[in-house]
Amino acid sequence: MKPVEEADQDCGTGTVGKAMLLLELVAMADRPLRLTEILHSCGQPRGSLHRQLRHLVAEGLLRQRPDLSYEPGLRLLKLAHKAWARNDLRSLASPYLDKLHAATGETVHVGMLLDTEIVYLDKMESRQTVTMISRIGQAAPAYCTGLGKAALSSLLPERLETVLSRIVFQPFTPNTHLDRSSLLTELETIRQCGYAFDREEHEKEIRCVAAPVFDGQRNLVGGISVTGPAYRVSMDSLEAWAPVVRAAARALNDELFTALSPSARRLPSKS
Amino acid sequence: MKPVEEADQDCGTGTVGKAMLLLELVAMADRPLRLTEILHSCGQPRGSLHRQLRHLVAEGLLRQRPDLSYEPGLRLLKLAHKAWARNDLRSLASPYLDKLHAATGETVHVGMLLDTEIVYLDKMESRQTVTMISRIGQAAPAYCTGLGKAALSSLLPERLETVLSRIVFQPFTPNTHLDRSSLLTELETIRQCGYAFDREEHEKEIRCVAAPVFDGQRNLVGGISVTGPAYRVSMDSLEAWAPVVRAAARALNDELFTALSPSARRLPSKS
DNA sequence: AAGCATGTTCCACATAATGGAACAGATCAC
DNA sequence: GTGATCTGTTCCATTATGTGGAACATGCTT
Repeated sequence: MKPVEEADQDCGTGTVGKAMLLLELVAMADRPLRLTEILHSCGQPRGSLHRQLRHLVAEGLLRQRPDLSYEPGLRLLKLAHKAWARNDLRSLASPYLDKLHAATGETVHVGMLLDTEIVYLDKMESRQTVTMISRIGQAAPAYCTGLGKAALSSLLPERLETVLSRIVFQPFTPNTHLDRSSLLTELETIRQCGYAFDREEHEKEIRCVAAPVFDGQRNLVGGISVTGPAYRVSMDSLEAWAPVVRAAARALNDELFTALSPSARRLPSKS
Repeated sequence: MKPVEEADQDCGTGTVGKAMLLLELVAMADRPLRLTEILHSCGQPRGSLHRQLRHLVAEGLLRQRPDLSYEPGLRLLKLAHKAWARNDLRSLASPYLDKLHAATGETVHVGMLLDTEIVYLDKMESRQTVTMISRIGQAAPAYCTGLGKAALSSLLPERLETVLSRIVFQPFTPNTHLDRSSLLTELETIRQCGYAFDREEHEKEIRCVAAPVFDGQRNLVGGISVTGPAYRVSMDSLEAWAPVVRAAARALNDELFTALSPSARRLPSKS
């Protein structure tokens, strides 16, 4: 038996692949889209597109507004609730987030790698900000966030390669990595010290220190992080917190490992 | 090791319909499922089922654990975040939830009807309970919850009929409606007074008063509610709050109506 | 009224899903 | 060890499903 092989990246796995491509296109827009707008964005024939949209609406994955425009549907929320509630990393990370939050007073996150992005699973606000749940489920590029780089640093070479090949580098700030080699160099550093910084690489005035939670041979890759505004959090503070974050991540890692192992079969050497 | 629950063979809209049926089966279980378990629950041939699961995993809708069992995937969270963040009812309801919460001191919800269920969009806890976001995205049967009955009461006859035909009545508590006529009678009452009670019909010791937010000819149907434990919230309290909840729902309703009405507004298509 | 842009329906055709059977790996009984 | 059995995986001829161009319908603009 082969170990659970990572999904190959060919977008459009048959019919559901095409449907998901379309769903993502509509959901990730920042406003409802009309059929014709989508038409221009995906270059499909009108007839096909129309039918696909109808299917997605019928399934509750999209909602069609009275003006015929499309937006993401409620069924996603229902399903995601379970994905969230049942997530092992999230539930086991909770007490560690508490500790980190108590120790630093800043916002703490736990997230997981999805393709080339980091998806936030949970957070604890520095103060009780209004934003509440706002960040849960939010996705950010992995190559320019603390959590993302921490996660990337712990990927096995083969999988890292496929992820790297799909990254499109964009200059979010002056500090953003803009090419593969620059990123790889930092990943090596992160691998050695066990934590990653975000030096205002994704958003100006936002800094972060993160540590990976990984699983050796297993595929689960994510991390926990402490984030704060630059005016309040110096790089020195981050460096001071780094060992704490790393220790928390390692403890969480061990816990996850044992939590997963009873149900898991022995992992034989790769056949 | 059998009871994973049988998926009813609703209208599976082509290939994506079948895929969603399967996704729902796996996601709504309370634990990761192995291929063979799913096999018993959906009665498909092994080959077909295996391929479908592979597709869902490849798309990130399911995740396969090291022990080969399946659980809901991260991509659902990413997509649902947008469904949540962009939801009009939720964002417009927020200030009304504040008011209701201030006025009653109890937990307040806003939710929308999805098929025969109510999906919770947002909540404000009575006190700062640990549960945080726990209820967002959660689905509960419409026929035995305050929000659900309020929403049902405002459905147009035709749509109500199709929803009613799909309800399967279950005795969650001694007070749960157990047949269609009993439910219809109450819906008529709700329609007349403009608010709905949940008299411990879904969970023992939990009471609720809710009012519908609907849109006349539009399809959006949901509501807002105040919920509390029976030991603290008497039916008299609920009756006292009912007009307040109804007033808030109506104000919200008007706001939504005007927010959606510039439906004639033309979205400039990029040439 | 004519022109144009949009959404919808239709149907011969191409593609993707189907499902039975064979294969493979692991576990268990003996 | 050997065989029985349970699980997950792969294969391929058959069939169901999706495809996409074109025609149709509708509403707004000129």
